[in-house]
Amino acid sequence: MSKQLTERQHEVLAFISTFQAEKGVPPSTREIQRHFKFASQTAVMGHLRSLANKGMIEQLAGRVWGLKTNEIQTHLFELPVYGTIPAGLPSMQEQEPVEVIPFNPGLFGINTPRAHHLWALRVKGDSMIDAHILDGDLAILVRREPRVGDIVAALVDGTTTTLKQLVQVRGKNILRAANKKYADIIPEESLEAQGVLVGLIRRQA
Amino acid sequence: MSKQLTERQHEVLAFISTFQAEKGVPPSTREIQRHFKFASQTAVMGHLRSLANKGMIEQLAGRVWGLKTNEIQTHLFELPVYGTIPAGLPSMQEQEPVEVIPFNPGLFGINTPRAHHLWALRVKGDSMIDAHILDGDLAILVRREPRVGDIVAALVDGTTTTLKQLVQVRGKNILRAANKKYADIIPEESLEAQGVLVGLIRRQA
DNA sequence: GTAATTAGTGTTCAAAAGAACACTGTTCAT
DNA sequence: ATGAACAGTGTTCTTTTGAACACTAATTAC
Repeated sequence: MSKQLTERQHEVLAFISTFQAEKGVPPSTREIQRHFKFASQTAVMGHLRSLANKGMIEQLAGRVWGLKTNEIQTHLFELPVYGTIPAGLPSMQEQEPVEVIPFNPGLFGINTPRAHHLWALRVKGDSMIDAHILDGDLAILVRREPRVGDIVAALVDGTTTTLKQLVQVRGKNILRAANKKYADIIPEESLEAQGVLVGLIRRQA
Repeated sequence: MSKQLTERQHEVLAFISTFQAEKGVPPSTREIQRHFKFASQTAVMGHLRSLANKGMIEQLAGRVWGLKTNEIQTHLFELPVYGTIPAGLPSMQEQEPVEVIPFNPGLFGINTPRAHHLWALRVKGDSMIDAHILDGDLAILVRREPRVGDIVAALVDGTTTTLKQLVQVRGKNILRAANKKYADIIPEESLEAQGVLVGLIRRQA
């Protein structure tokens, strides 16, 4: 859809983009004019019309012409981070995130983030160390049906949540740690997967 | 520094914030006036002054009053990602990043990102597997003087760069892999550290 | 050859926007 | 009781801003 821009149009767009990123507001036509040392403001109007036709800019709130902020922010997403997952909250609606961090879901191959779809868990303990997941790592999870072999955050028998690998033994779903020191967790009643691991963020000490 | 806001001021700020997030531009004083059904635009001016005094908003580009976009974006940063680091480029100025990803440096405790300060490296091979760094991981690096024990991306004798731990043996800096299969790398001539590992981003397959 | 696109100059206009001034009334701590 | 902060009304002013109109000129496609 976005047709080819001319050299001059690129320059104008770059100026608008930079200005907007720095100041938070798009430049006025006359500010663009001054920057390019145009003798006439109409020159700017022409470029704006071209850029708008090519879908690069649009008119914001019936005023200035600028890039839609979303384009600048490149799909930022508010990622809720939970400490330990509480028991008995299937929808997790009530639960307060420990922190909320802005991050780019595209990093983990997620392009259409929906609310309550993505969340994160601060890993505690060394039970997944053989899967190279360490204490303090931030596990990025997505709410979807887990497949066997996935690493999941799951609620077992209504108690607290753990991050383990979902494996199947004799047709029964169980949770297995990636550390020989820990025994398999065999749910007695229920096993509710709350998220499937899609990524990991570690801060090196 | 940010003093307490009154109920009314919260409402005004919330409107500005929402408007700005949606439209990409802060509302004009008269748009705020209309929303709150003020009979006078001056009422808005008063609130704007209070909010500005309390540091919640500021004047953008000498025009409208609004939240600084950075506050909304919470410090996004363009992180250059390199595939393999080339030889002989101390400043890396010439090198083209393989990709550039937007990300939040605060995640790794970096609050004042400077250009060419932060960069990333796509990890190849299993030489750091005992440090739980896997093939395909994105290593986040910062340009600073390394300390002994740091994991660094370093250029040895002008050849290609590797990610290894910097250790000292008999007063000499050498590079050690975190995998018994790999021998220590003892630089014959030069050892130039290009970055120190501060974080890691992994995409779970 | 002609029409469309690009890239401008020069001028004018009406609306929108920020800002200021004078003034009213309430609440609240000192 | 008094001043400070808060929350408004009503009016006016000047500048900024987007937009329009007429016109020039080069390039490119058909």
